[in-house]
Amino acid sequence: MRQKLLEIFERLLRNYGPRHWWPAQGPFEVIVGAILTQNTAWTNVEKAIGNLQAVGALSPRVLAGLPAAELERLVQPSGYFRQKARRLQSFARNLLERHDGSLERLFAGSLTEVRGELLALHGIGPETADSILLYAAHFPTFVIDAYTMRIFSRLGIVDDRQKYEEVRHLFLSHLPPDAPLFNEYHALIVEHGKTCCRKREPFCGACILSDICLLYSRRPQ
DNA sequence: CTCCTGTGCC
DNA sequence: GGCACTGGAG
Repeated sequence: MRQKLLEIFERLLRNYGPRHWWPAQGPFEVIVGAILTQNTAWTNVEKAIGNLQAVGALSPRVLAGLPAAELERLVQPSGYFRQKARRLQSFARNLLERHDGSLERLFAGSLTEVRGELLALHGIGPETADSILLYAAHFPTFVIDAYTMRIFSRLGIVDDRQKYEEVRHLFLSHLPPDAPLFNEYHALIVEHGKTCCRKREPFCGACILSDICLLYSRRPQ
């Protein structure tokens, strides 16, 4: 399984090249983006982050102090704006109360400890937590998202009925705990899911993984 | 399972 | 007009 997962990674990397993730100025902006991009296209998130940037709200203290209605207006382009405004302030206020606003302090514990603390926060589920752990704190954790489930269930490597933690464990148990590897792997999965392994009408004919794909072998050509 | 919500592409 | 978008809570 290790060789298979590494082979897929190598093929994706050769085909798409390094993705240079996460597109952000710093760790706090990564976290804001991770919350805003929940079930939302990144192009919409960029607008919301631009709005926050423009009023200097990309810091825990400023974000926590904004009136709710003001923050809702700023993040509106990313959708679910009431939920997301609440989730952002919830995160910022927790960070201020428990770690004096310092991400370095939040990230000071072990992967397991910090992950547990993130998951306890309102609005941070396993995918958002792993995105923060990997792309803001550089912990070697694997992000499982809708693209990962789709691509690897089509490949026949995971079952789409499997739970998040189970699929995450598959990657973590078969790959070395290498944060740069996990960073690039997930970014490549997203690129492949967006451009080739689409939900409807995937481009199997042009796919670099079709020769090892269960979906392709079952498709009527 | 349903709700949450704006944006953009086929 | 329908659908997908780097999900999570109730």
